[in-house]
Amino acid sequence: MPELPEVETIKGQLNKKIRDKKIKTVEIKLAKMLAGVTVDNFKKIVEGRKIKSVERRAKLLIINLSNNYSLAIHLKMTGQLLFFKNIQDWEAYKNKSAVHLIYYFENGSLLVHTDVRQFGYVKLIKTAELEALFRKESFGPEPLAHDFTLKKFKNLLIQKPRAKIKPLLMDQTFLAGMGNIYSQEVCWAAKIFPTRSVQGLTPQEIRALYVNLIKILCQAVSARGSSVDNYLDTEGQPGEYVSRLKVYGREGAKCYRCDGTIKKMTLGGRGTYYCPKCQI
DNA sequence: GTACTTGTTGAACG
DNA sequence: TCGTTCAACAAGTA
Repeated sequence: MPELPEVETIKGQLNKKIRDKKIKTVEIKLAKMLAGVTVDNFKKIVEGRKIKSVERRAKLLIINLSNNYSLAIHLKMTGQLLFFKNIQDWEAYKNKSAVHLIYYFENGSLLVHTDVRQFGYVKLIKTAELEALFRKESFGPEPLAHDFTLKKFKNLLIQKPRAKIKPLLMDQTFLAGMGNIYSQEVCWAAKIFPTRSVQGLTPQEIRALYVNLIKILCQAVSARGSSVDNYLDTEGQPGEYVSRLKVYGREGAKCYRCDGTIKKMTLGGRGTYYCPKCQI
């Protein structure tokens, strides 16, 4: 499930693979993937344009085109963007299910957008309107931005004294990009029980949350994300961080840190794993 | 057939 | 009006 590290991985790979490439044609197999634009208009605006750059905001992948339009792509749970350097490689690819969009580049390479559950979307908007879109979503700060300091994190927390820490970490208006998996990994690493309220946290615990938040996200980015469910990077490779997850999906298994047994609860409607012994 | 998965949205609440 | 919480929804898998 693409959260910040997965989208960041795709962003980095696409900047290497498709920047400055010219889109010759787009094949649209499932029109409902396009948000707020008709198939004809989408083709008219996108075809013949060059890729200027690829960015990320929260879990949105932003592809900037040469004509001052941008694609804002959300992969939701099961979206994939797969790059192939030529049509033969694509023909040889084993899993061709759930293919909804194909971007063909002038040099023969292609980018394939798949999504088994069809939850994701591609929004076509003017580049100048991106900021307005982000404001409308009221995204919180980017945790990996250089100016995201401990002090800034503390100031954010003070605003939400009664919130439970784990659901708060995955609230996109509080902090952008964290999802269900990494938010519980952060709580485990900081030895904090997921239902703890912000006002009860000690300064040391807040520091532990901050340090582990940054650490886990950075490590997950370098491991090209976690492949829970069906996430793949643009080369069709699974993310390696999945083997380093400490609590997610480990119900009934032994805690890696103490002799406790990992338990699961529902918190804010989401499955949440924790160690009842060392997370306090 | 049923339960379960997550990110987002909109309704309902106080 | 606002902040917060919760159910619903998307579509498929076990």
